[in-house]
Amino acid sequence: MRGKPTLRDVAQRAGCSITTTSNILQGRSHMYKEDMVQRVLSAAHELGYRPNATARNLARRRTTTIGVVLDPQHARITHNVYAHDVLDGVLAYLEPRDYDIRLITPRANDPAAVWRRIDNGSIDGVILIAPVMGSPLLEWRHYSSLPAVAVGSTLPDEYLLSQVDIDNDAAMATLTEWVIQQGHRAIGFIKGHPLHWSAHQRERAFRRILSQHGIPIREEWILQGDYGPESGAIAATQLLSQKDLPTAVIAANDDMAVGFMQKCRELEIPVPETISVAGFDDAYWVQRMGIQLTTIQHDRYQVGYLAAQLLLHQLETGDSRPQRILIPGTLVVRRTVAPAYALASVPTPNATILTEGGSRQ
Amino acid sequence: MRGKPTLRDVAQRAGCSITTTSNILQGRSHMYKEDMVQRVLSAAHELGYRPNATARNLARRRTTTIGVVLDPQHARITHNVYAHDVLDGVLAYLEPRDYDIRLITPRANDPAAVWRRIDNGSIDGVILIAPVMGSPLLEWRHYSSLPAVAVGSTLPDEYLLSQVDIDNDAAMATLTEWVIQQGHRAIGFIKGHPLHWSAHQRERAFRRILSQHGIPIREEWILQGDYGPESGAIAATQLLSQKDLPTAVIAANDDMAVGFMQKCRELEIPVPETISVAGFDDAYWVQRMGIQLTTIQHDRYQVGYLAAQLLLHQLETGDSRPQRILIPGTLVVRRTVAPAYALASVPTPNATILTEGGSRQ
DNA sequence: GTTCGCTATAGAAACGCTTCTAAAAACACC
DNA sequence: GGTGTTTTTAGAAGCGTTTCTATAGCGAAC
Repeated sequence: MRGKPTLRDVAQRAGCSITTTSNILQGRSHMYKEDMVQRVLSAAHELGYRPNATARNLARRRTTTIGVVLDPQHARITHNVYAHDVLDGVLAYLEPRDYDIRLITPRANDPAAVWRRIDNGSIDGVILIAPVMGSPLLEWRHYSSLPAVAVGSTLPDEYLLSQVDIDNDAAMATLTEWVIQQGHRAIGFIKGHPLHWSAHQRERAFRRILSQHGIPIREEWILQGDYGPESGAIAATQLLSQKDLPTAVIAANDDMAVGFMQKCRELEIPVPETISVAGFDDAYWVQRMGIQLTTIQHDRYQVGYLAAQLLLHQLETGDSRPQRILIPGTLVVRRTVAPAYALASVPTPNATILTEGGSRQ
Repeated sequence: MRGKPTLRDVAQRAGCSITTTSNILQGRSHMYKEDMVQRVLSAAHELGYRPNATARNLARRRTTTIGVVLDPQHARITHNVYAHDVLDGVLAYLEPRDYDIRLITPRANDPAAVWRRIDNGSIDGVILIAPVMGSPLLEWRHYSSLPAVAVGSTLPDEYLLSQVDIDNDAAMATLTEWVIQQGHRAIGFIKGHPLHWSAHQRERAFRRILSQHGIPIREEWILQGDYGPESGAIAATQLLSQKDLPTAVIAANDDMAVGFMQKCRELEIPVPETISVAGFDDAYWVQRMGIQLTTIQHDRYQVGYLAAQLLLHQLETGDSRPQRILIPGTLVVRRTVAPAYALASVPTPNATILTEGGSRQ
């Protein structure tokens, strides 16, 4: 016996067969005499035996390993706060169940490599982190029969992928409703990244609620962003240079909302006195920065946790029919959205004056 | 051929032996006739053959997988900004080299499980993220012969572990030197988490430089922190209630420096006018918050990158003698440290008045 | 035309485990 | 003390690769 001890070494030392050793070491000791069990156990302990995972996986035809795949778009994991939270939830569920996690970050320039690295028998299932439109990962079902759960993107049914995500539509509807309830009827919107489904879902909900309330949608107040804070600032510049201004702006996420507000501060437009701002995501750093942003809070950790749970369920039952789990978001009212009752209740002229006051540049 | 195609299926279709197939598919085709090579290649392609990684690993006795192990102390990866940056660097080096990454987050309550999950033939080497004092991971050499590189902790030699870290000592020395050059001679310090080696190294450098300049060390100005922002605030309360105040405070990291400054603002003590503050780390969120903190910037990404490089080098050469790579930090001068020349050059009374002015509470 | 020395290909033994199947041992029963 | 039944234990065939070693095939050299 040179190198690491193997099952055969243990069997030899215990004076029994490999089968017996294997069985006992796997806890199937009820079928053996106490004496035998003890001999095997102590032999294994004395040799410092540790079963070889690779050999075990080969024989069992499963690996108890889950792949976590980042969309090639989000190259560096660092700047993807979303991924961290989800990953934490995934870890929290998988770790106690003795599953391992393989981190897969495909290069954008070599999509074929993705399949070579994923569907090669080294993982049992996969969690896809926020695949964006046009991502090769979406073609999953064409290339692989491995169970997969997508998180962070509520995808169209046609992709046949199980999904866990927050309910973007419902949450944005709630937020929009609330802003309207505060008396606002002139509301702008900053859209998210055009390749993210969530961006479209949030925008659609915004438009729907406005329509339901009979509020006209002013397209010049709906600006394109990309979820980055800078795009919020750019949107601010575009919006605030207009003659006629909304009394409130909803951004499709917090980063853009903060970018927007920073530009407001530069232009000395008080938030929320002149213009109310709402975000979406309840990003950790915004709170830490001391900004009292009214926003939608949602549990990304929970998303990861449930995704892992769903995946394991599919693994165990073999039932891999696509499922969709949507987690509701929560409206968090802080201070960047002020009631517009004062404005709404007084006749138009007054409101107009205030609006114009806000548009000075 | 049911299930996924194997090497045998490909061989059968190409009408040759498994050996031939394996060789050609691995690129050793120079020893075969062009005709044969083509037959194998197209057979593999037609069947959609993908080699089974588990079987390959077993036969090759290596896995081209690196484990990234988080210290049980840092439970949730989310809140460990350090780990993200390092991980990015590790990924950047490993991914193009076709290494896979296994994320290992041991539970604190079951240290034995660590070895069961790590040293079981499923990985070729390991990167240990910031092991703290008393961590079971430090006993690495007792349990495993797997190559390992520790990052984020400059450990004593006795652990026989290879390491990549920033040069805490030199960087803190530079920072302290600079604060002194600004004319400060009354300097306080907020210590980092007592279980982190970096905390001790930074403190030691601070003390050394003060001594070298013949500046007396006032123990009542050296406060315990734990690297968290709250601990910076607590230290502020403790320090600022003293009768005699330093003109500058160096915190062992940015988080504590910001916590300290927030308390200063509450107490209406202007930074840097009354008290200068310096941090360490150049944390991303601080910049984003718009705080112009003078600090030490260091490249965590680089740390991860070099750690991966070192590990692969050890894997390839078999030379696993412990090495230590220290990366220098860079002083970033922003606005929270003001020159104290004005104070230092005038006679004591004046300075005392200013100090007292700062200590009102 | 036999032998040598190539090259191209195939056979077969690992790798370390799981698990199906069969055999041996132990026991009860008539 | 056979026979049948139930426990215990062992044998052996995979799992899908890699790779060492052996064998055809074949032209060149003697």
